[in-house]
Amino acid sequence: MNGFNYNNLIKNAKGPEGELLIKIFIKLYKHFGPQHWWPGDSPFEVCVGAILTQNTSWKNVAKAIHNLKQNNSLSPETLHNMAPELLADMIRPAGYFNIKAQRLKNFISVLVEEFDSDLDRLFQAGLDQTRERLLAIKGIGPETADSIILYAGGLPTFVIDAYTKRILSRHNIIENNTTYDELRRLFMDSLPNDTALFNEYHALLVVLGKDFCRKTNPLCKTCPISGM
DNA sequence: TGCCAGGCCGGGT
DNA sequence: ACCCGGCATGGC
Repeated sequence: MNGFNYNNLIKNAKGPEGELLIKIFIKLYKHFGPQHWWPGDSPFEVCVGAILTQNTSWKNVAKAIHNLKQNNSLSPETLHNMAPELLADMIRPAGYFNIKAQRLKNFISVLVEEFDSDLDRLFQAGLDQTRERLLAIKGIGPETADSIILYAGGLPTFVIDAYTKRILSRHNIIENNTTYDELRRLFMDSLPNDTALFNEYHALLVVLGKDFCRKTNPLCKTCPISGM
């Protein structure tokens, strides 16, 4: 029972932008189907993946996570106590491995020392406070923070990524220079406040982007939402 | 082969 | 407040 009630979605959208964004969502959902995001077996794995996938294809991240699992290292305590050089070596396939090893350690230090290694305690403070805490960690920017909050914490924030901006900008729905926070507010202020919707919508935008809206990709005009 | 991938930081203007 | 170079592997 994880489908969406399209009529309710449209009814609860706010303003003409909300209606357009919902119509786009429905189109994408009908075209691509449910995406079952985030790929990952546990909330902690989602957090690790969110950091590793910064400017990096998921395929490379999957190799890195596979290495961590194979070495029985995918837990806060284990990674917290691991030498950074060893961690960097295990996540090598994900690229930027030195800086990402440090970023993982920055996040995990906060998790272990402030929240007793318990993600539930991190998310307990609610959306805004959790977001501020995550953004204060060096190496966690807005997209990574929102990914962690939405896909590991199940709290209703909207994730903006390069595909989201490129898709909406190429279809003349937003200006080219729209900022992360402006775009996030556009979605969150005009759509029903629904974790399942935000979860599926971002995943669908990424899938659409991969197929039709890469940096240099003329197929954009033939994508499922062209002409909306 | 070169360009790109589910960003972010730090220094310069 | 922007803008840019650096970070790095693997796929198409």
